[in-house]
Amino acid sequence: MSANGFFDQGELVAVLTTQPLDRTLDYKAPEGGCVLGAFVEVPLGPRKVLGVVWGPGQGGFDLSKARSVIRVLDVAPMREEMRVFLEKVADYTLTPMPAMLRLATRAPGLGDPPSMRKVYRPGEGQPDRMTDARARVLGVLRDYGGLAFTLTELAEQAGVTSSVVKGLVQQGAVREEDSPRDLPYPHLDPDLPGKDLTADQAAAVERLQAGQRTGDYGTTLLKGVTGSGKTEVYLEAVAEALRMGRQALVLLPEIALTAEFLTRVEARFGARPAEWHSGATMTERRRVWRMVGQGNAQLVVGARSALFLPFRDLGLVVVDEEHDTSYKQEDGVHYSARDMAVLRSAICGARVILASATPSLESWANADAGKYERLDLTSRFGAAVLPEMKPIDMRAEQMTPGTWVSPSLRQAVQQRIEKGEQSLLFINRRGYAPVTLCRACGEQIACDHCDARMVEHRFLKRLMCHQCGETKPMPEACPSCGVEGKLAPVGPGIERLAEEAEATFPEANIAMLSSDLFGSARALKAKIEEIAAGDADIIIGTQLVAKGHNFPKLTLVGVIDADLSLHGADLRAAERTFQLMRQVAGRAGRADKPGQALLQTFQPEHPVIRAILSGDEEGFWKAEAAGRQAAGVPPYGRMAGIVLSGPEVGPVFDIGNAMARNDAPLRAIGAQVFGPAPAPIARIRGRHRVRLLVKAPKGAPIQDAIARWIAPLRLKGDIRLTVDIDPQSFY
DNA sequence: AGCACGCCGACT
DNA sequence: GTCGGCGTGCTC
Repeated sequence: MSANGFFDQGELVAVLTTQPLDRTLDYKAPEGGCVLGAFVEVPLGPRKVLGVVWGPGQGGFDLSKARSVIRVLDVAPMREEMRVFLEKVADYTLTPMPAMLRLATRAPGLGDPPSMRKVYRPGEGQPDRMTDARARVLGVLRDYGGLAFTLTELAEQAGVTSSVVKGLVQQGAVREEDSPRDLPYPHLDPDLPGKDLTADQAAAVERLQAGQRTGDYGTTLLKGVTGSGKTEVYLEAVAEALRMGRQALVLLPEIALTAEFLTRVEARFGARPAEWHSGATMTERRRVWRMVGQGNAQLVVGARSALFLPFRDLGLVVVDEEHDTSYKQEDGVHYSARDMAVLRSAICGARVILASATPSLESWANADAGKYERLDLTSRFGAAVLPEMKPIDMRAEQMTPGTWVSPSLRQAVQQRIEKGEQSLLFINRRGYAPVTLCRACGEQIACDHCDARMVEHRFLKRLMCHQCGETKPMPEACPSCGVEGKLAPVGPGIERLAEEAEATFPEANIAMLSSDLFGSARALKAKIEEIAAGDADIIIGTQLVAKGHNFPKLTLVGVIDADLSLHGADLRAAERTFQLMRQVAGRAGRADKPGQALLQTFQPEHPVIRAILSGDEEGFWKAEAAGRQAAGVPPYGRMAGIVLSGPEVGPVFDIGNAMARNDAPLRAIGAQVFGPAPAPIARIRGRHRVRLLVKAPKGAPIQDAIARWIAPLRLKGDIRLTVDIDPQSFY
């Protein structure tokens, strides 16, 4: 390899492929040579596979077996910082490198030549005969000053059929050209006027922009109550990154959020940014991937996997709603997008902004320890203030069996209806009823493939397993004892709450918002906009409504069961309840009317409920932090989950037990192993799951120890093992 | 991941 | 004898 990373033809290069091999393979550089990081196609056995030139050949094998790289692909080579990033993520998450490469090449048609399409511009010639239709086509081309149109666009604009355009092409009056299909994204202008900022916001913007101008890595926790204008603030940091000619990435937790968000970006920068999420079309994914690599996409708005796009010069990563649990990938490669955003930025000298109204304890602790800068936005826009929060002590309420709205809450909703204001009833459970019980034999209908109860969805007229998504029709008779007409719904879901609200407030207009009721993000967005316009008196919503949608007429939030997530031994239960309740309550009173949040609870004296009600966030965090420090759990200790799964319970448990006995590599670093125990979901899609938990002191090399621990294992049959470093849920 | 090789039981 | 089950090992 020469000093600038070039390999001459025939020189041996180490190639990392997307095939699950535990090492690179050596190939001869192709005709014309190749550079370090080049995307290549190589022969592997009888197949051709995608790979990246990872370094000089390793040698140490029969050189006569070395084959040649087939060709170098026509995409920007992988940059050094990206190779380092992938290797570090692999080390951190104990993921094999080929899986990392697959994450980084999740775009179709990487090997294809840049695809072309026909576009049409004004030509030199004159048509033999001018007709009305022909004049309209030429008029459109003239009006847009030589801009290229596709055939359908041009015909539609001119109100003619495509044959008119074709006729003009024949005569040379319109020119037909080939143009690359993957076009650069429209230029974003950071110098368009932004919104007016409050003093609070302006100060935060100044800090963030100053950080941006250093050109070095740094992480800022941007904490702002709902409605404090976090988005406006970090968009100004994006503007500064763009001014410096660097790229920016904004990570969002929910697809549903992007539509609203893109509109705000367009308003600020004059054009829409590149979008990256699972719902994007193949064409769009390829365009984003290629343009990001060429530097022809200045800003990407996307889901967590956008972190693995091949940015040419990434200068800023914003992780919005950084506490959101969906940033932790729990299948495939187990990584936390929030933590990996910090890692990637440290490698490439970018800034990170972690934005949230209710930061995670991890980020709070990092700020507290001085690793992150912290900026607080305290004031809300206009006259709006945080809602008044009050508990409804359910022990003192006269409840009718089978209903969930207490008399106190009912009265508060009634008052809002009379004033023409909106109320939100929040329940964090989808479907009609979480449990279907047989009153004859006591059987609870469970999923055939998972260790989970089936949830009745009356809207779909079916029972659904929220674990695997399997549905079956609602049976007439109990599947266990065969008695008919004794199956009864137990407990509330959003559909049942809506039913109760319709009966209680017959004159009210009621809207239901639940992720499973809408086929597409677009339908959901339309519904949200309709509601925000004030079309509903009562909104019944799940988790979905907690995530940043604006409802200006909303003045009351009623939380049906504030205790729901306090139960269980989950380490983060308190933190989640605290965040969720504060987020939901923040929906009320955003406009000029003060809001109120009422929390139905059976334990108003519980420390978490008290902290929510008092609004003493710092107090809550300090208490949580002290508790976790004492227990030696994250972020003051390290944890990892190992899940073994297989078709039979016995053999899976046997391996788990053997692992627990042979724990020398773990003991060597002062780590303990707990289990094996049935995993939180003990059976998914017919596979039995067993989990071991590893707990290590902060700073211990837990990945290394686990790697040595599992290395000697030989898994037989259909048994699989997955490692999850820093698991999100472990009870 | 694929694919070949090879070592056992069940059949023509 | 030979067909095919899938456990094991290899791919530069």
